Amino acid sequence: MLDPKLFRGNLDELAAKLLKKKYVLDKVLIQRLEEQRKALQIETETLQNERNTTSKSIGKAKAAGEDIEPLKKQVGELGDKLNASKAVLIEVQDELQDILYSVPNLPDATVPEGNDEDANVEVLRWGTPATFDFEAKDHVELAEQGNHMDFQCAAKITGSRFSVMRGSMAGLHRALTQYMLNTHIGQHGYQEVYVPYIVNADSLFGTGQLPKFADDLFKLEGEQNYYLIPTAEVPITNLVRDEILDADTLPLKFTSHTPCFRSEAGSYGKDTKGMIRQHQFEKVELVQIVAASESEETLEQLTGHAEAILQALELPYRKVVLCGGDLSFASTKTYDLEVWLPGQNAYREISSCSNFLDFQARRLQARRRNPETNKPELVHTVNGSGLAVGRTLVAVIENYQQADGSVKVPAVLQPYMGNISEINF
RNA sequence: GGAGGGGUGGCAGAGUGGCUGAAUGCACCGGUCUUGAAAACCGACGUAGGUUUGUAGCUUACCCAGGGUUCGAAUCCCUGCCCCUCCGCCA
Repeated sequence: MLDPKLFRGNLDELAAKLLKKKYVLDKVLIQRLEEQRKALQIETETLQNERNTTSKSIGKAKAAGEDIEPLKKQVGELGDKLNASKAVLIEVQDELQDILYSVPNLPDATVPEGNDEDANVEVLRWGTPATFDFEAKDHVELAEQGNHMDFQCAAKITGSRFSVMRGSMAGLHRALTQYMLNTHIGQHGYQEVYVPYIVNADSLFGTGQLPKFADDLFKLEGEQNYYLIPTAEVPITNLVRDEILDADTLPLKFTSHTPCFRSEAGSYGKDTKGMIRQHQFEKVELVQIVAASESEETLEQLTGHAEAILQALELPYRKVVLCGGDLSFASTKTYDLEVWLPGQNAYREISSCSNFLDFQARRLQARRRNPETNKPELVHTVNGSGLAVGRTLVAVIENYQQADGSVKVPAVLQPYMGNISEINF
């Protein structure tokens, strides 16, 4: 959430910034609610104060053996007025809070204008898409050889948008995961964490998935408000919820490999074939908790950590900066990494790296103690996929395919696969 | 699943329904002392919100969470969550 003080400042300026994100702020409503809130809050707190002091005087009067009945009557009347005032105040505050929770983060000044992904701006292209002297197959065609990917079976076991992988395909998938984790731990200085795959509503609120995006989540039946994680971002970032961190512990750099579960509501008909869009997929996530002054630089670094995986796998990719209209709710700036998929003859998203500034931290009450002022201040959170494993698998087999339908194993993965150099289906 | 015990400030740990936003100790911060450090001593020391030009002042809330009793709740009652101990079961 944004700093509530912004709602009391220059609303025109705020609305203009949000418009870049295609969010229309109801300035008139907010201004009216704010005026009411201010008046009601002052009234309520004044009454509260009177009641408290009068109540205390009852105690003293009683101790002095005086008649306390008149005082009790007076407090009773005060209480009635207080309750009435408080009830209206809570209504107004709730209304303001609903707005506050649903207003997206402000886009960074460097974010390009635009409505949708077509307006995203390419900032870098790495590698050259290979040209094949045969007709390139897509990953489904390749991996269904020998049933290495089996969507029929997955549909039987569960339903659509799930996959079964067998043999060397499952092995390649696991090798990718291990390689990514080891690289981030060993080369990039992240600490591996193992986290729950089921989280409560508070955690999802903290990172911004709730209350607005409940439809994208799998909710568990039962007494508790439990959900399957849509990304490791949720449990990892919530590690610091309600914490005041010592300044010298920052930056915190976490990586974790988890499954992710997404309902994909609203994506009917999109990527229905293959492993691109699944209800369940694996991801190696990168999360950094940093001081406010660091997050801009951290986003660049963290994106570089994700890029390093693509480069080591020698997969051609491009890096785009998302335009205002394509930027997610909580993000102030996002780089998408798009890998080249010969089977689709297109670049497809494989990683999304975002700076959230204090937007998540404020919801999480995640703070650090500023060593200069000795006061708590909100941290900044930055995260990204490093990378989405399923999609990386798709990219590897499509980019490393050979004329006979076999797939070469990227050099860096070979140690993780018993040093084989090729997968024959 | 059964039976008990408990959740108080960064930590430890007091707290008869009013004078307790909370004793005390430790840690942290500032200072005195010291060549420097330690020790000792002195002082400051929770978080969030409102008001205000204000890091000044005033003010509200918060002792796991949510309800309730009461003029008044950290303290009494109810519900939930979490933790601990013992028994049972179990990967």
